[in-house]
Amino acid sequence: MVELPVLQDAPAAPCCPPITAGELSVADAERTAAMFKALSDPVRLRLFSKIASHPGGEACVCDIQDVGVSQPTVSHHLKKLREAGLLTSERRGTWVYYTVAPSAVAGMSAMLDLRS
Amino acid sequence: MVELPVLQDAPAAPCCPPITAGELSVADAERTAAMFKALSDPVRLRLFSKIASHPGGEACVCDIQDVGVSQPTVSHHLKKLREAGLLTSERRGTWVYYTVAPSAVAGMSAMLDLRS
DNA sequence: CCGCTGATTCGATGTCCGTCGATATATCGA
DNA sequence: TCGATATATCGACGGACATCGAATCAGCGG
Repeated sequence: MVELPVLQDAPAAPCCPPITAGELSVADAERTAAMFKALSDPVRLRLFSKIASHPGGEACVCDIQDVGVSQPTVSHHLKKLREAGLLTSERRGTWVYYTVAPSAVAGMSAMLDLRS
Repeated sequence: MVELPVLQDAPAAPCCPPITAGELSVADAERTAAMFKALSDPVRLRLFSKIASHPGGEACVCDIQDVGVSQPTVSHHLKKLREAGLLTSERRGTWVYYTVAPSAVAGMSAMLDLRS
């Protein structure tokens, strides 16, 4: 099986000025909405909070998969969070560790900052 | 037609400590996910940014309805944002004005603050 | 009272998405 | 090499949702 380097995960979007700074372009709205959508599911939010509240903002899947859904569903949600750029993942031996991507989260927080 | 005071819009949720502070409860995750979901649509995000970037964080529907979808769809999206507690609305004569709810937006921003 | 404009509600439709069980891949130890 | 454990992918199903046109409601001016 050959490795196809197509569609790598994080778009590393330069996201974004505060929402009060002006109207979002269609493209910016599209990219940003995708990040909010990643956090718009209760199960994903709980997974994300479990990881973010772990020391170092990092956790093994095995540490967080008790959220009331099946294991494939957990994997599916973690993939969504990773594709949105909010998490990164790394395999270490048998286990896969997911880590919060601070810049992406900070970008979302900054966008909702209402100070003018 | 009698006014039924059922299901008023903004739950005025005490939302929330930073995501790094600990795992979200199921109920908190539910409430918070609903707020993120409100911003997870490109059209809604553009409507929200148009209102937020208006002076006073307030705009008439007629000022912002040029987002490429039909007028009923605009109304539908504004209702979603209002139900999520992110906007409030007020009728002034012929027009309806939507205003950003600063506390709700600040709450979301604070939740994504990674400073420990 | 009537018509006009602004805005919401209604019903229908097509698509997206969360969920699952089954299966596949990866790593380790015996 | 084989089995066990950890994680990911696949395919299917059901419910949620964005969108529209049509109809309705709400003010305002004549």
